[in-house]
This record gives sequence, C-alpha cells and structure tokens, in this order.
Amino acid sequence: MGKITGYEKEHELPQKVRQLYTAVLELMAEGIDVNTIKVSDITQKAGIGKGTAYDYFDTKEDIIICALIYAVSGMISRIKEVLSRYHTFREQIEQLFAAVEKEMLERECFMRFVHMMTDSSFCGKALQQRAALDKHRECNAMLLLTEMVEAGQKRGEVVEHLPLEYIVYSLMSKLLTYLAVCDKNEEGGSKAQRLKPYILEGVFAEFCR
Amino acid sequence: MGKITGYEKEHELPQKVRQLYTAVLELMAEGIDVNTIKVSDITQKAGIGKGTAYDYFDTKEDIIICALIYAVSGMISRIKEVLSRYHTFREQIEQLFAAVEKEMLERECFMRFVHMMTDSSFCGKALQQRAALDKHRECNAMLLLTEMVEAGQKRGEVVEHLPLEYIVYSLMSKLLTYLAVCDKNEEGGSKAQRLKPYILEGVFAEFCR
Amino acid sequence: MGKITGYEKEHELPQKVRQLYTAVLELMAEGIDVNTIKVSDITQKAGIGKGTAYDYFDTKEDIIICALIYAVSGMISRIKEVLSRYHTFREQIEQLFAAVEKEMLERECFMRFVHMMTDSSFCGKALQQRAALDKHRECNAMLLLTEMVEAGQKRGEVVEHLPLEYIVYSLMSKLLTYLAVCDKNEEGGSKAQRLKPYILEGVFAEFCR
Amino acid sequence: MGKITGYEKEHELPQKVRQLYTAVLELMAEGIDVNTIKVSDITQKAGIGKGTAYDYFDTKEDIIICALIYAVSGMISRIKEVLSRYHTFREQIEQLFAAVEKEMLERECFMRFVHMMTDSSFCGKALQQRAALDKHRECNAMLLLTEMVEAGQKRGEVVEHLPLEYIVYSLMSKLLTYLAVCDKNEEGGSKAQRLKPYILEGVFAEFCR
DNA sequence: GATGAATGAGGGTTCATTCAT
DNA sequence: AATGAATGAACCCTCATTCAT
Repeated sequence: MGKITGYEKEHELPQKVRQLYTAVLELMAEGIDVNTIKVSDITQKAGIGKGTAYDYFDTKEDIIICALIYAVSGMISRIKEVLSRYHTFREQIEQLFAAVEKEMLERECFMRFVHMMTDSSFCGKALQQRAALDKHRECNAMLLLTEMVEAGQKRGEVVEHLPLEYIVYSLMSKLLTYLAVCDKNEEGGSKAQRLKPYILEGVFAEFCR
Repeated sequence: MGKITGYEKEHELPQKVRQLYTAVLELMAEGIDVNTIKVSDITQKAGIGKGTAYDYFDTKEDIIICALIYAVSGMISRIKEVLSRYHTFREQIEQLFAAVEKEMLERECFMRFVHMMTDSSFCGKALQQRAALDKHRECNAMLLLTEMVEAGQKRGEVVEHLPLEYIVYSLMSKLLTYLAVCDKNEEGGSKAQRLKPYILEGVFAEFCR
Repeated sequence: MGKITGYEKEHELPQKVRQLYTAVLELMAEGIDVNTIKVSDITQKAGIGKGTAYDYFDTKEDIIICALIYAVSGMISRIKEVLSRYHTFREQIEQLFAAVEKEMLERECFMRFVHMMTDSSFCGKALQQRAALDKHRECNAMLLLTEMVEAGQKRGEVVEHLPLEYIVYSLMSKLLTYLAVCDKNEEGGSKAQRLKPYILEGVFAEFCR
Repeated sequence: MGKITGYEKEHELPQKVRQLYTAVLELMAEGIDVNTIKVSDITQKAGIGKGTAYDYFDTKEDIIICALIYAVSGMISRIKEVLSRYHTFREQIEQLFAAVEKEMLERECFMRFVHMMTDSSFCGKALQQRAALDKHRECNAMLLLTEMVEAGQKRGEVVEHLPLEYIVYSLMSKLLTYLAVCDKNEEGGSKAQRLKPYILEGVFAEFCR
C-alpha cells in the first residue's frame, strides 16, 4: 500500500490517518514535547494498533511531520477563507489576529510548526526540507502574508516605500509575538488582550497610508 | 559534593565544568539537535570521563541547561557592558543589534535558548521553570530590554503613551526577527544587512520621540 | 476445511496451493534465505491474498515445508522415472548425476532440503520430524539410493562385502559433494565438469565388481 | 572502543567476549536454531548485560559469526596440533576422524559452520564473505586437508594420478558424512562406529599407494 | 577524584496471524 | 471463498546512569 505523503487532500485521508493526526495534535496541545512522543502514545490515543501506523507511515517522524503539515495547511486554508471575505488591509490584519487567536489547538500547532521551522530537532530538519520543496504550497504562511501585503499595496492601502520583504517579516514577527504572549498567559489571555490593540495599531501606523 | 546549579560565577567554575559547557556549546554550534545530544558526545568532546560529568551534574538535562544559562548569562553581561558605554536609546538599540549579531557562536546559543524558552522540549520545560524563578537574574534578556526602555523613558527619549510591556515585547520580537534572518541567510547575511536599517528605523519611528 | 498435509498427489492440489508452492520455490531459487521469507512475500508472488494461504495452511512453516516436500518428491519421482529406463548400476549412477544436475531449479531446492534435513532451523526441525514419519515416502532420497544399490547387488553388479548402509551413505555424500561443487561454481560449472569423471570413477572403482 | 573482529588471538579475547562465545556455542550445542537465537538468550546465558554485548559487537549476527569462527579456528588448530604428532597419511587420517569425533561440542559447531558455509541464511552470507577473505586463515578446513594431502604426496604415500582438488573434496565429503552419521545417532554412535572402518578403508583404498 | 565498562529499561519497528467485509 | 487491513507480541539496539577500580 502506498504510504501517506502529507499532501493528501482532506477527503483523501484514510480514517486511521485522520485518527493518527488528531492524536498527534492533541498530544501537542497537551504540551507534550515532540521529541518525547512515543509511537505507542500516538496509536493509543488514536485508538488503533501500533502496527497500523506503520501501514500508513514509514517512521514515527513521518507521522508527526505529516500531522503538523496537515494542521498548518488546514489552518492556513481556513484563514485564507476568512480573509477572502474582507477587502481592506486593516480588516484583514484584524481578522488574521483574531483567526490565529481563536483556535487553541491550531495555535499550539502553529507555534510548534514555527519552532520546528527554525529548529534543529529531528522533526525540524525534516520539516525544513519539506518546506524548501513547498514554497508554493498551502502550508506556507509567509506566502499568505506576502499576498495580503501586495494586494494591499495594489489597492493603495499599504505603503510602498518599505521593501515588501521587510513588511512581511515584520508582520510575521508581530504575529508570532502575539501568539507567544497568548501562549504564555494561560489564565485567560488577559495580557494578550491588553497588548493586542497596541500591536495592531503599530502595524497600521507603520504600514498603512 | 554539591552539584553545579548553573548560577556559579565565572571564576567559581571547576575546570571540568567549563570543559563540559564548552563541549555543549560547540555541539550546538555544529548544529546538533539538543534532543539528540548524548552524554558521551559531551564528555568525549570535553575530554573527560562520563562519570565525572555526573560528579558535577545529576542528569544530562542539567548539563545542557546549565551550559545554556552560562552562555546566555555571559552573552547578556557582555552586551550590558557594551551598552553601558552608550547613553542614548538610539545608540543602545544600534549597539544591541550589532552586539547580538557579532557573537556568532553565542548567537546560535541565544537562538537555542529562545527556542527552548518557548518550547515544550525536555530542556525547554526545565529552562522555563528556571526562568520563572529567575526573573531577577542575569540570563533574563527581557529584563535587559526593560531596563533599557525605562532608562530611555526617564531620559525622555522613549515615548510614554505605549505600555512598557508592549514596547519590550515588540523590541524582543524585532530582535528575534533580525536574528532569524541572519540565521537563515548563510551566504553572508546580505538579507539581514538589507533589512537591518528598516528594522532599526521602524523601532525609532515607533518608540522614539 | 481440511488443511494441506504436503502428501497430496499432484492432481489433488488446489490451484492456490500450487501457486503458493511455486512462489516459495521461486523465492528460494532467487537465493532468499528460508528464515527470511515473509508470508507476504510468498502470497504476493503467488498472487493471492494472505488470508487465503491460511485457509490451506496453519502456519508459515507449513507452507514452506510442504512446498519443499512437494518439490523434492517431484524431483525424486522424475529421477526414478529416468532411472527406470536404465538397467545397469553404472548407467544409473551416471544418469543420476546427470539428472540431478539438470534440474536447476530443483537442484536449488534439493540443496535446501538437504540443508534442512541436517539443520536445526525452524523448518529443519519440522522437516526432520516429517522425515522420521516418512521413511517409506516419496521424498526419501536415501530410499531411492538404497533400492538402486540393492538392485545392483541382485544383478551382481555391486560388491557385497561392504555394508549396504555404508554404500548408500557414501553415494549420498558423493552426490552432495558434486552438487556443492556445482553450486559454488556459478561461472559455468567447469570445476564440477572437471571433477565429475573422477567422482564417478571413484564410485565405480569402490562399489562395482 | 574498538569492536571485536573475530580474528583476535585466544589471549587477546576480553573475558566478556569469551563468555559470549561460550554462550553462543552452548546454545548451539543445545540444538537451538541460529536464526531464532535472541540477543537476550546469549547475554543471559553469558551472564552479562545486553548492552555489554553491543560494546564488543555491532550486531547480533556479528556475535554469532565471531563465535563460530572462534570455535572452528580453535578446533582446526587443535586438530593441526594433533596431526603434527603423526607422520604418515594413514595415521593422520585416522587421527583426523578420531579428533573430529572427540570434540562433541565443537563437532556440533563444525556442522553449523559447514551448514552456514553452504547456506543462504543471514549468518551464512556473512560467513561466506568472511571465508572469501580468509582463504589463508585458520578457520579454513579445506586448507588443512590440502596440506595433509600434499605432504602425503611428497612422502610418496598418496597417489598422484588423481587431481588434488578431487582428493580434497572427496576427503571432506567423507568426513562430513561421518560427522552426519555421528550426529544422527544420538544413542551412542554405534552406527558411526560400524561405518567408520569402511569409510577409512575407502579412503586408504582410493588414495593411498 | 576520575574513569569508562557494564547495565537494562525502554522504544521503534516488523511481521505472523486474524477476521470483518 | 477470498481478501488485506488491522493487530500487538516480540526483539534488536540505544544510551542515561552507576560503580568498581
């Protein structure tokens, strides 16, 4: 049987694979370190046999990486979908922060994803290789931001005297800062709520005409 | 014998411990994943026996964490020392970016440290516990930034209508973005050089009067 | 359903069983170690489902053992058939060596069979048990030789001052030596061709009047 | 630490390695299939930790192969030693059969060794590779026979009209036949005893002047 | 004090066998 | 009847930690 690549469409996913992905993501949401996740943890939580995981994946790493790609792709698609309903840069930025903040599970996963992208862990290395091949793929958050900014510039909402590169990195960095604050503050995100308007205002002040 | 805590002053460090720290940091500089480092890797590179490491530390994690704390404390002291020779917020910011960029080996460590602080890896967890107890300690980079900003505000250079918290997080995020860009661009840091003036300018525009 | 015993006549063999046997023998001819053969290898090569194999056999060992018995029985029948057309001991011996050499696939199997008969591998143990029960059966090569020698003695061609037992073991050992030499020398059997006349001559000199 | 190669001299063998070898050979003497021996079987019988085995060997196969080479080399040296005290071909042949028969444990090993040499099992493949490199080494039984025959020819005791190759193969085959008969007959070797004089006589009649 | 040989618990992976379809 | 997805027991190997020297 052909193994899972991580690029399957939502509806192509075998049921067991969905269960595996869910299990991985839940484990991450519970704060378990990627490096200490055991195959038996995953399959047990997924409610399937250990051998079954290996019918679909070659290694433990594959399972985890594909689960992450799945989660991040899904998150980005959903955010894209939300953003497509808004037509100004300011609204889009606001919605972006709101969307990213909304789902606990995805947020956790996204943080993990970002970590791994800048990480030298076993999964990190593999993920980065994937990402290098995937510049054009759904799981590329930078691309999403780039498109948003370019569209904003076309509409005349976003300044043009700053390099696109800088604006995108800057946005990403602010978004991650915000996520980090959300993450740190588990008692309800009050610090995040306090800082959010300033972060947004900083973005608008610097990048909007 | 009392074990090493990680808070020893430079001159209090036993020779063997220094060798262990150096070994850990070199391994990291070589790009080895923290989760993959073996005790035997460390002791071999340190040129000492495995048992000796356990005379000074209780667990492998302790060795790595203390090595990181050591490296980051040292880095922050050195940066503090540099900054103390400058007396305007703008100069300090510029020097901060320059200093951070300069120390190649330490920069790698700093990135690792940052990762782990926002990470759920074995070391991460332990580091975060440490950090929670260490709000006042040398290895706290946020504290350094906070002091810088407060001093800047006292001197009337830094705006006061924004929350201190926001300014500090924002600075940290920009610094990390810069580091990430440096890191990514191994062919000589040209992207970092291109973006640097914009990042600095963004800081000054937003936070300086 | 009654399981396969390995004693079915050629025409009693269900089609699927024949496919299984062929698959096992082909795998062996490919040089795969008996201990390494996987059920999935066999069924895949046989072009049938894994479950189906277990409709006919209880264990993997059964499949392999029966395939071997099938192959060796077939080989011995065919040799018997050939030998029945010759009426002197010398001719029979010559034909025996020729026949054994001819069947390339079967030779491989025969070597495997011999190995296992003197082996303590999983299959070996089982085969030997079988053989102990099967003294009278088709797959018994020693029996074939014994009959040949006895007939030779009756016709006055073979010496009688040596124990039948010794003559038979000696013949078997020479035959196996010959096979081993054929086997070793894949570049065309020149060594086998060189040694063959001496082996035959040794047999005749020692055992023929 | 450097791993064991299997070519260590008796006195160079670390104690633990000796224990491992002994354990392997005892397991074989007990009739356990090489392919089913577990590392834990070996180390348990050797009375050492599982990990220790891997300090000296890289894989389970290595342990078994080296144990076999050790046993066979030892056996052959001992036989050589015995033979060196006899100076006629006839005596040497008699002593050879006696010596080979004597060492019950080693005999078992020798049969295993022979099996593996003509086998495609995991160990077999590796052993054969070794043997290909070891034409000149101690564990080469053919070499021992070759030397014996050549010396016999020089002394004028052994016929010269037959190819050396044939004589050696023939001797080996007779020796193995004898061993196989010894092996089969666990009730006291009476069959072996009955056949032995005929086998020896056959050798003398064919190869001695 | 310093060492590194020895340990053995633990986890990734395989594969014979089963059973729902 | 035939299938092959699912299972989980089993086993090799690693490596943090200990402790005799």
